[in-house]
This record gives sequence, structure tokens and C-alpha cells, in this order.
Amino acid sequence: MKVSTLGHALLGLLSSQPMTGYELTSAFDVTLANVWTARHSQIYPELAKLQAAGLIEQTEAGPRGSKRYAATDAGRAAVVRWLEEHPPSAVLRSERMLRVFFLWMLRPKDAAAYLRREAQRHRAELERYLRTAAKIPADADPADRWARIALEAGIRFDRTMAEWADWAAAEVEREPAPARAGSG
Amino acid sequence: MKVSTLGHALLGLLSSQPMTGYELTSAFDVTLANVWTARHSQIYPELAKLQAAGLIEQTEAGPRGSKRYAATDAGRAAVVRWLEEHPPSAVLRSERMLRVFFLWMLRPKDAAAYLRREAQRHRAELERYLRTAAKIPADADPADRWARIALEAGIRFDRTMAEWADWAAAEVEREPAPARAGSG
DNA sequence: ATCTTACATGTCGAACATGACATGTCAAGA
DNA sequence: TCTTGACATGTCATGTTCGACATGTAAGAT
Repeated sequence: MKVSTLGHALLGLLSSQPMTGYELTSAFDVTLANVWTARHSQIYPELAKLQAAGLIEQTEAGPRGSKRYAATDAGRAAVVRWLEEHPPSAVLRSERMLRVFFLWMLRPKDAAAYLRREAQRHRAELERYLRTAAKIPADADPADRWARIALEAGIRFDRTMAEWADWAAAEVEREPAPARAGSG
Repeated sequence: MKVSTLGHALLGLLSSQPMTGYELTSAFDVTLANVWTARHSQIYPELAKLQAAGLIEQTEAGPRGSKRYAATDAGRAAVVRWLEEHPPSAVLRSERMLRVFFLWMLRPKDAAAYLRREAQRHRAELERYLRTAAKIPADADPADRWARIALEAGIRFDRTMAEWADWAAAEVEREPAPARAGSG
């Protein structure tokens, strides 16, 4: 059976602890939101597929008809193979960064304002990360250490992008677009 | 008519200069590869849709049955509206970053090796960006300035991620996973 | 002349992803 | 008791994206 990226993500999550579809959905809304997204309408059918393939199993039936799943040995092995054998696809999809390529179409003033707002958004996200990081106990527990490592990527990313956006805004504002040849 | 992200990207590219489907395809393979991807099999049908909507028009019929398109006024206006009115979707999709969340499943030694390879990949990409940047003439021309701004985002991003990956590898290697409680 | 490679456009089925619709449970507070 | 909101699972139509298939041309090298 061929497992999609989403499938591997679910398998990975279910390798650390048994979870319900609902809990997996919120993991995508919170923890993984900045690297991958998935709605419950995609998650539930995928869980059914993984179960049929023997990669996960239901471990518990809870209150509101909830079903808790855990990765099987085969499921965990699939994640490890994915990490070790499947070359990481470099493909990155970011509407936010795509837009930057077309900001030249706005008046310099508007483009600069756009970039300042981008910087603010990145700083807001950075603050959020820093608050989360402050809550992680000084590591010893491997789980905390890994949480900290993933978080650090977010912290550095948003800090860098905020700085870049401010720099870019300044760059756009630097001169009101130099006059064409012959002005000097 | 509702225009997709891909549609806006094509409209943006065709706003700077008329291009053929083939040229647009290589723009996605080269320039935009790090923020958005699209295959020719998606691009050609999308061009047909944009033309039908009056957002682009064919300006030239070239050698091998090639067709060159340019954005119309309506097309350019659509891009500007997209940039100014449509709130940027924060959705970022990166298989590479997703994987990091599951590296705890590897032996520390293997996880560290993985992260070192990640660092190398980012450094290689960084080198590529720096070589490209060196070729951009010291700006004066707005087009060069904008090219430089987009490139700078890539440079800072890959430099940051390379540093992060090295730091993360060191963090993973720091101790061979502390023994469980009671080891003293 | 022939071959190879880059140029060039297109279709189609399958897979992936979203948003809307649909349904129901349980706990807490008014 | 009633109401609200979080919990919980599912389907379906539509839209987006990919990989494979299909076809042909022009330029440059041998």
C-alpha cells in the first residue's frame, strides 16, 4: 500500500500516543499548522485506509462515539522508512512568499505597507512561539527536547522573516523609484 | 469568475512580460520553485480559463505552435486586488519541516545525521542563491531591486535553516539520550 | 542526412484537499 | 430545564494537483 504524506503524518502522530480523529485534527490546527494542514474531512477517511492497511489499530472506544487509534509495529516501521529512505521533497508551498514576487505591481508606498504588515504578522507568530517555548521544561525528557527543537525552527524562521520583511520595506521606501536613464 | 492561487501567479508573471506556457512552466521550475509549484499539465488548462475570462490575451503565435500571452488590464487589476484585498493565507506546506516532528522516532545518531544532511541541503541552496544574487546588477532598475528583495528572502531563509539544522543536530547529539530516572 | 535535445502544447485518470452538509453526545452554566 | 459550546465522526460535491500518455517542431551536432 502506498501511503501519502498525510498518512505518514498521522502515523507519526499516532506513534507517540494513541489519539482520536478529533485530537489529530486539532494537532493539525495547532502544532503542525505551520508545516502541514489537513481538515477532519480528509483525516477520517485516511484513518480508515490506514486501519485497513494494518498500519494503525483502534485501541479504545470512548464517550461520544470516539475511537482512539495507535500505530502498529508496521505503522511505526513505515514512518521510519519514510524518514530514512524516501528523499525529502523540497517542495514548499507558501502563498505568502509567492505574493512577494508580485508586489512590484503595487505603488511603492503600498508595497512597503504590505511588507510592514507581513513583518508584524511574523513578529506576532514569533511571540506566540516564545510563549510556548517558555512553558517547555528545561529538557531532560527526550520528548521535551524534540518539542524544543521543532519550536526553535519556528522561532528562527519567524524572526528571520520579520527582519527580512522590515528590511524589504525599507528597501522599497529607500527612494521613490529612481527616475529613468538620463536623470543623473 | 473565481481565480485560484495558480491563476493569480500566472497573471502576475504575465503582467511583467508576455510569455508562452512553456516559459511559464520553467518560471515555476526555476524562480518560483521555492514558493509554489505547478506542472505544465496544470498550467495550459489554467491559461485557457484565464483567456476565456478575459484576464489574459494571446499576443503572438510563434514557431513550434507556441502561443504567447499577456495579462489584460482586467488581469492586472485582479492581481492587485488579490494582493490588497484577499488576506494572505498563512497556510504553509513543507514536507521537510513536517518530517522534523517525527525524527524522535530515529536513533539519536540517525536523527542527527538526518539533520546534518538537512543543513547541507540548505547550505547548497544558499550557495545557489548567493551566486544568483551576485549576478543582479547593483540596483537602480526597479525590476532588479524586486528580484533582489525576493532573493534576499531565500538567502536569509536557507541561511537560518542551515544554522538551525546544525544546532538541532548538536542538540540531539549532546547526550546519548539521558538514562531514565534513577541513573543518578 | 540523421540524430538528439530543447522547445512546445495538450489530455486524462487518479490522488489529494477543501468547504458544506449532516448528525449526534456530553458537560457546564444560566 | 434549557441552552450553548466543545467534543466527535462522517459523507459528498467540487476544486486542485500530479504523473503518465500523446504528439509534434526546430535547431544544432555528428
